[in-house]
Amino acid sequence: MVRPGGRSARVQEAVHSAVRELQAELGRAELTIPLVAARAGVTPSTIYRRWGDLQELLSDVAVENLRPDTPPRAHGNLAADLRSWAEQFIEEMASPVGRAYIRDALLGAPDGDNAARCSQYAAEQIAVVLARAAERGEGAPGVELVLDRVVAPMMYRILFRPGDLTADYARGLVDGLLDGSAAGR
Amino acid sequence: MVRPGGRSARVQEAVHSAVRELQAELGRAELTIPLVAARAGVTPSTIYRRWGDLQELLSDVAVENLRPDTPPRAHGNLAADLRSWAEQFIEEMASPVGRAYIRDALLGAPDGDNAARCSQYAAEQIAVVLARAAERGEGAPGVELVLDRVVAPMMYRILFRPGDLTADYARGLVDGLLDGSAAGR
DNA sequence: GCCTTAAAGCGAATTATTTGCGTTAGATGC
DNA sequence: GCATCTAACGCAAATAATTCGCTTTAAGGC
Repeated sequence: MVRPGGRSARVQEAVHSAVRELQAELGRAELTIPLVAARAGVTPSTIYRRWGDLQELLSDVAVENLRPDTPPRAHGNLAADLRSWAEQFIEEMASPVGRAYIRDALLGAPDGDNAARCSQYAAEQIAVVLARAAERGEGAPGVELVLDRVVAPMMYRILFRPGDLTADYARGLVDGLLDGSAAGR
Repeated sequence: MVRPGGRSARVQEAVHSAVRELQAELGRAELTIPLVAARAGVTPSTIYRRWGDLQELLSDVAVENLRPDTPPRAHGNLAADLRSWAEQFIEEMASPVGRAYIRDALLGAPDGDNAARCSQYAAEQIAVVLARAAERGEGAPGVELVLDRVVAPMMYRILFRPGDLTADYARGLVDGLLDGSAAGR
């Protein structure tokens, strides 16, 4: 039986909050499960049983932090909408905080769906942008193509390349996609 | 003073081998530093001092495992070479073992260069393919463009999408790149 | 309101990690 | 070669984290 409400929910909320607070106060290096437990007013064994280890817990919190809180801004045409979204995305994700969240999110159980949720968030935002284009009658690529051509390169560089990423790069990816074939497959 | 040779090198070799052996015998879930130390004939504190924690050690081993052992096969033209390389890449990397290595490699210290080395390996292999094309006088895209259009999408899906990746997908990425503009920027 | 039971609390036992200090063996200069 | 220097290792004690059996609590179904 699943018990999503009541005490379980309160514990989860308390633990997540404790992680966020301590992360801000001490940085991740100092985080330990006993410490989080104490701050959350919970016994360590509760966290061990529910999350398994610190990685899993951090992964959960990171995914929550990565959830977009607003729909993408509308600018009247597909190119502007996509550019704007990609620029904001790269700015958030390539920042030290963003990189840390992404890493943490990936750190969760490989068979879990934390990483998939991250991709899902991006896909949903892109779908909104593309739906607006369709309403206006603009030819637009599919969500998958935007993921391949815009999101994937940004993520690849964030994860595998140390250097910094600029909004220019994000804009270039969008332009490269839209120039080629406005009405993608 | 750095001491790459002698005892240090032997210890590193012994520890790495121990990790590989135990990973194969017990799986990663059962791996602990004391266990690795015992197998390597080394005291745990040696590992703690040199690597810090299990993540860092696994990351080192993973990067080593990800190093390509042979240059990309040559087939006489750019399209065939790239396709062949991408197919082999996705086959190795999207497998359960490959996915695990990639995750482990990324898990190392964010300011370390383990992740960058992975990207470096791919870039070098691609550079070889592109150099062959140049020798033949074929127009060819730059390494960065191949990373963006071929490697990044594969990696993105490996990391963020649970489903399976096929050689067809890899081939499609290569074809999409070469169709657009044979003489890329 | 009374069961049932998933989830939390508690504490002891186990295991991992840190740390100070002595020792070993590559490296360097003569 | 030989003496010297010192980074890296070994050892062991102290500390901290993790596991586990058992008890208690409270959410959800009747």
